[in-house]
Amino acid sequence: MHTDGIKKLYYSIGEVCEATGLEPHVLRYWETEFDQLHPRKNRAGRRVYTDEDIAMVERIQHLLRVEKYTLEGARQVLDRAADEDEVKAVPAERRRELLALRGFLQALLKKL
Amino acid sequence: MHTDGIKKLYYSIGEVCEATGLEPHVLRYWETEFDQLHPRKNRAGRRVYTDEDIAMVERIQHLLRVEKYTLEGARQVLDRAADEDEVKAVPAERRRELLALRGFLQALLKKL
DNA sequence: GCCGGTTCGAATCCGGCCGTCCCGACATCG
DNA sequence: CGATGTCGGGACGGCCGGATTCGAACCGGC
Repeated sequence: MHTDGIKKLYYSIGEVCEATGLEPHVLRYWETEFDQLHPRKNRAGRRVYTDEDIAMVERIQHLLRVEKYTLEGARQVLDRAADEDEVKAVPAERRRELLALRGFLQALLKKL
Repeated sequence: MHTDGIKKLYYSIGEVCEATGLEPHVLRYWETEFDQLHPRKNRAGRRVYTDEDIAMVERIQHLLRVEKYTLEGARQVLDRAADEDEVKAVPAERRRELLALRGFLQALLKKL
């Protein structure tokens, strides 16, 4: 059952572009602008994107195209988000509770 | 006791600039970009800013210079904020409770 | 091993966002 | 009356955020 139809581990820049609707030069450009975006390269020097890399691309895309931050604004947001990842020090068990509670609170906040 | 040292009702563009550190031409420019910023004009056509107008200027200033949204991004945020002002339909009494609760929740959220 | 398609980095180009500058005119104050 | 502050409009400009172009290297399929 080692079929590779289950889930790919790595993606080429072309695949990421197809998935996100972005152009290769934009991905390369964003790499120069965001420390957070650092796909590995294979022996040939080609970018090799993990799912995590793609998530970051989409995150940046959202900040720039939907929220409409400037590049620097988006960087700021991502940096602050990185800080909050200190929360990762919290045990996974407790973590899930907190995430659920957080979702509830956010919904609640909107109503206030 | 009708001394006017208590609190001014209106401010000139120059005073607003002094208070905010912005230049007059920026304030005029922002007026063309934000529907939300509309100081009245006196008979002579001069802008006359209320405290509320100044608060809006500072709000915009914060979104652009600190949060670093694009003009369009800032507009978006302000528009969404306007929607939430429907909350004003809530009785003042209950309103204060909610604001207090909200402050608490926001602090709490940061910890999650 | 050759070919078409993909990717590479670097350099260059460019539209438009976000002001900035300049101007003559008018208001207000002392 | 001059000094100072403000007016709006139009021309100007820096630079942000890509877009284009380039020659070269690589890759899978045949």
